[in-house]
Amino acid sequence: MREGPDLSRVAALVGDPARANMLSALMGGTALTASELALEAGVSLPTASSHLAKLCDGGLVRVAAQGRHRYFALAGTQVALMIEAISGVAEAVGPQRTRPGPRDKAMREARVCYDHLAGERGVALFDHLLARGLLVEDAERLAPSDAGRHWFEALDIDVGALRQARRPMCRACLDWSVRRSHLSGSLGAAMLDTITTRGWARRDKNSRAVVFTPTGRRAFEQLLAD
Amino acid sequence: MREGPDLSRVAALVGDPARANMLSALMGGTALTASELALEAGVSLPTASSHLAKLCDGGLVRVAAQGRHRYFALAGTQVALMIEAISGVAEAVGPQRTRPGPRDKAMREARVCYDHLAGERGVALFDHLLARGLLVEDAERLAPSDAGRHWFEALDIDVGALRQARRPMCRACLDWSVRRSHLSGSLGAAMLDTITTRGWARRDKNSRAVVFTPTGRRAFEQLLAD
DNA sequence: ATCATGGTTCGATGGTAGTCGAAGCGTTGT
DNA sequence: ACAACGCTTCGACTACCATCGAACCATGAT
Repeated sequence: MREGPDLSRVAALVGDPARANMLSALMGGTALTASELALEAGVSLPTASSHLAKLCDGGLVRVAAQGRHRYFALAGTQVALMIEAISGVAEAVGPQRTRPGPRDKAMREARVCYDHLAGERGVALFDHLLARGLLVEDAERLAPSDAGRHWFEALDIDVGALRQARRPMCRACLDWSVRRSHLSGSLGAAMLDTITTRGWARRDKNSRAVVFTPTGRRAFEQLLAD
Repeated sequence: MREGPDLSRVAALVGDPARANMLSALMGGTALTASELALEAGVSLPTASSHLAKLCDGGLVRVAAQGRHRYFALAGTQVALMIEAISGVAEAVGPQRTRPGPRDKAMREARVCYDHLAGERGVALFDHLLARGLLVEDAERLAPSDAGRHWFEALDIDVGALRQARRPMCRACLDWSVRRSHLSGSLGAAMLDTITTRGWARRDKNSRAVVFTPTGRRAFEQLLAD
């Protein structure tokens, strides 16, 4: 009989297969409509609607009405972080997971985590930033150093502008496949944006995987090489 | 219809109030018997037994038989990390949480997270270690520097011995109350051990709270002051 | 041997939540 | 205005699962 935040209430929301599938789909970062999510979860539209209402009510998902469409998205990075953490144990204890299919391999290599890059490449990036002192943890929080600011600006990422936003700029997000941290926050989002707009990689249509082009891969490795 | 680890299966395990209470109790780090957990969860013994069987089966909890007792404990730090992450969103979205009672305040200040120190003090410790360069993140992982090794050894913590163990020594664990990282892993466990055996603080009987004695508090702050 | 204690299994019960078809409601386009 | 579309609400059905009392199994003590 202990108090503290009500774990079971939010865990139960994730505990239904249909809802879990929806949340997984939303981990892609793009907002989706109810019909898309129904398809993704493999349930009928009414069922999906009911689930989405619960997710909204529970605070895990936010909705934005646009015309006759309603776009659903994760409520925030903290929710994404929780999903990753749950994925971590699911991965660890999963008795199944027999053959790690090809798409699974791609997911391990690079994937979208809500709005930033995760997987081996995401971790490699984060490691590099820390190792080179481009990102430093001062007493208060993780932030780019002066050198880091230049590094990002060389990629056309305006650190100053990001700093203004109320959204946290840097955050460490634990990776379920590699079990190490990668860069989250608005800076992480900007990095992913850079990677895709420069054509270094493209999003897989049917999964969270991020597949690098050969040249994009080289460019990215070059970035971490010096 | 996406694959990936089966979120809902493990989330559903946490999604039942009785099981969630048990897991919360086990976050204290000490192994508990089935009867104790039944009491903690507010259910009858048969019910608790059934739940525990499911938790074991699901890989969230491990059991050790000792005579006619059976001691249950969390399966590992990764599970603890997940519980903290879920607590985080529960805390954030929780519409209730009206008055943060006195015990709640103590929990925010310092508490046990599985086997190490969490809460404001845990975060303060972690910040200090990073800020002073006692803990550094090299390319591979977080580890104490030479200076850090001396710092720990001054507290009678044998870093070398911990390094031998197969259990990861350093790990950053996200704090649900402060939303920043604190020290986990065997080194974190050793720190908590030091704090309690030196009489700086004692465990609250009925919660995860860690209450510092006046002198212990001073000693701890001294440790982070230089 | 006999009894007490800690724990699991069984069976029956009840509640709750997921599911879908059909109908209802806005919004958009023609 | 009317039709098409996206989505929600309603109602009914079903299935699962948490719950507990009672019986059952161990282990340890007398």
